[in-house]
Amino acid sequence: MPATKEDLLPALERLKAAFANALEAWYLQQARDLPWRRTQDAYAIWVSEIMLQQTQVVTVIPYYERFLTRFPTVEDLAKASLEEALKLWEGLGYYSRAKNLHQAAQVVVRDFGGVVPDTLEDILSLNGVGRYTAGAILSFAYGKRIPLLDGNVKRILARLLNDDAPINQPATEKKHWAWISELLDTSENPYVFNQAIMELGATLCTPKLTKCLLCPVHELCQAFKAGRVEALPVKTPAKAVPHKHIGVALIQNADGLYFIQKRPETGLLASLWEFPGGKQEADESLEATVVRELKEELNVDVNVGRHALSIDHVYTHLKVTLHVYHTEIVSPLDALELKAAQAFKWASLEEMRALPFPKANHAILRYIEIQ
DNA sequence: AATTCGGGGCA
DNA sequence: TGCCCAGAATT
Repeated sequence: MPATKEDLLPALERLKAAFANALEAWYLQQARDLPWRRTQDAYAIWVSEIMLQQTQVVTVIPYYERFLTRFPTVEDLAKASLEEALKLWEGLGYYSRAKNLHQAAQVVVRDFGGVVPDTLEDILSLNGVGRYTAGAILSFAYGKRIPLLDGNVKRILARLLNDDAPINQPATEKKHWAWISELLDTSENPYVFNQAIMELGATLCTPKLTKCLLCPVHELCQAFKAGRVEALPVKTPAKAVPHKHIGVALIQNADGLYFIQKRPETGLLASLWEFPGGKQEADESLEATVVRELKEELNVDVNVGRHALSIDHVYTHLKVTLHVYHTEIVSPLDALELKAAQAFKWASLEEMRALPFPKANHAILRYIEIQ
């Protein structure tokens, strides 16, 4: 039987005396050696926490190392161009993180004397820093006793208390903040507690194939006792993801350079470079899509030639197939007008390699390379 | 409260 | 394939 609202908190009261000690003792023996656990530099920890948002540890590590090698201090990042920061972020996704981090670094240099702030109010004022990230920086860099709620902790709480409340709903999240705060209160070392509970979620209390028999707190776990570990946490079902087809123009000028444009500052893949094109409409051929989109977005007339390649790609809320066609501009170039981009450029393959492109575009660059 | 932001790891 | 990941910002 799932816990009801009435006996949930009493269960927490019974657990909490033993939870932190068992968890922390386990962590001190089992902790992974992660780069951001070797530093107390608040800037480095900040960078790591931004990169780790919705991104697994193994994915982040090489990006973290490269980023801090190029930008060892917040001043180095603040001085750099957004484009260079984006190039180092290329492939990591959620590019507004890089934009917010870059902008916030300039704020830290200008308004905070180059020191990452150590108060909740100041650090929450930085772009891209929400309640979790603010707490993580204050806890890991400054040793403050602040609870952390991330995907790992939500999953652990749902199981620990055998709670069926959907973890992806704000009301549940609010409840979880209260619970994790109570648990943290019993810890003698908040830094270790916060590292340990996320370590547990990442290594043992995983979404599938949980390793309960290795878990330091499985005897306290209400879902383990009830045999419901694999059934938790509950999430409300996601809606279906639409599949769009994109017509893309590969345009080469007389000098052999390719037409690329820089996407808008907001929205999907913000400020990354791409080849021009757009979404296919109902009852429209892909060739007609390319003609229409380039007229709408660039005010040019084109002839669409042979198909070059097609690329399938999956985003969180979108599946796309890029259909790339060799294309020729047949109207005067001085009439070209940017309506859906920040900038455009005629670029060689070498130049394009130095610019940040979305992952789905990498296959187009490889195609050009082997032509 | 719901949606929009990428891309990879892993079964 | 589908789910999840050291979430934040917008609507």
